Amino acid sequence: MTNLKSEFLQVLTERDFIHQATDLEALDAKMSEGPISAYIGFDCTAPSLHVGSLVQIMMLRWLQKTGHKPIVLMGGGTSKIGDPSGRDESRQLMTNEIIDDNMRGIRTIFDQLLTFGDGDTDAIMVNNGEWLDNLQYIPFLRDIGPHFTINRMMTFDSVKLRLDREQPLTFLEFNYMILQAYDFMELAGRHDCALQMGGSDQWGNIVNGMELARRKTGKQLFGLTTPLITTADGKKMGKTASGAVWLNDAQLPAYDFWQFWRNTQDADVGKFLRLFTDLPMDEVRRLEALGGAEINDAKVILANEATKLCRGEEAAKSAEATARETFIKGGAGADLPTVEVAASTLEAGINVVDLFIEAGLGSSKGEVRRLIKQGGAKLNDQKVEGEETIVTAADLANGQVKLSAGKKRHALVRTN
RNA sequence: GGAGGGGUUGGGGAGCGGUCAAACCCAUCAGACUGUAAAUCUGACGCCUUCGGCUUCACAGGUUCGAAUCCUGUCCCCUCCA
Repeated sequence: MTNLKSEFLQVLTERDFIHQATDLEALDAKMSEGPISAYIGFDCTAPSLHVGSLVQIMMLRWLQKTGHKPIVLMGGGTSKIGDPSGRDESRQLMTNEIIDDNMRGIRTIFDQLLTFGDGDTDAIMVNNGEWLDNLQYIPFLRDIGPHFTINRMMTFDSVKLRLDREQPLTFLEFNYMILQAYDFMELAGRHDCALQMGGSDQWGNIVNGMELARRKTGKQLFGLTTPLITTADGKKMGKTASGAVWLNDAQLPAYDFWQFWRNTQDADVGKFLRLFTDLPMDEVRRLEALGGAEINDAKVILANEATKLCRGEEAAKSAEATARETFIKGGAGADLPTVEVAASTLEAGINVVDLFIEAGLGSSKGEVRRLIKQGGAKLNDQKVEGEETIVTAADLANGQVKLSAGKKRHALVRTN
């Protein structure tokens, strides 16, 4: 366990990616002999993945960087079933169109982080709909069914938890793990895939796939899972005020994505640098050792690196510039959320409360009034003194009005 | 099928005829302190222009001057018995 030979496993260990693994020594031996293929499956339940999945994506990235072949498995087929893991209720069934759209959206992030192609270590993307959509029921049952006992399936967490809580588990969902197991075997056959990775909640599914393949084909396959990433105060990582932290720009602007990382708690900086950046470990150790206000430098680097990986160099620079302009200089950076208002509206004058709502800095007038009352509302960095304040064209500075709700939420208003 | 218990504002959970827009906790938001951190402290937290109004306590009716609180029906949930 301590003397790993393969670079990939060394990196993963050093960066705390590994939660559980099957027969690590054998896997290490295999991976140090030559390139292998490994896969991670992603369900197409939303048009973008979020930071929770970034851990897995980073593993594929390291896999590629250390000379192996990543397989991205899109769950075009399994998304039609719905993974029951970790939920009390069935997922809403999605239409094929939505699944296809989601798949297109999710692809973009992989293009950003992996290199696809035909070479030995080029990543490939596969859709399990290819083999699942046209399965014949009876042949499938006869072929695969005998290798699963209900007794054993009932012992898996995804099933057990649901039953223990006396929540319904449909036969449809019950089949999910079988299909995922089948996926692993298929990938082993089609692409000589030897390893499946995933989140810790996937352990049972992964093991099932290994066993199925071993019984059907005699092949030894491997599994490896990542820990559930939590923040230092014990919460699941990846939640912000506005919701999930999406990896795609369409779901979350780069500036907000950058801010998410910039606002990391001190105690999480090291962990996040390890998991979500490519920075060498020496650098990571140096940065996480920074104390006091200096750790802010590490957070900026974290934000830059993570944003660069997921959104590109330009987006990262631009987001940093906006943050610098806004927080250090107290100005208004270009990437701040911007709303356009008719010039005539400003000519006539508009109530601050209404303007804040227009700018998305409040969802009701009462909320904005409260904000003003508590001294959290600012207009061009001046505290808004009363809710009767009228904003007019005279408030335009450089053609825009800057609104702030608290210290971190800012928006620009421009005329058109 | 029979007997009980329950559905309350984002979550948990009080309230059981007026003083209830509804205790309390959590989450959230703002202010203070800091470092765009954590912890802590303070305040806010249905909607609306008001010490005023409006809409809420599963749904639909009803009794009352007045109901989240009582009655009737409907839907859903839980526990026990068969």
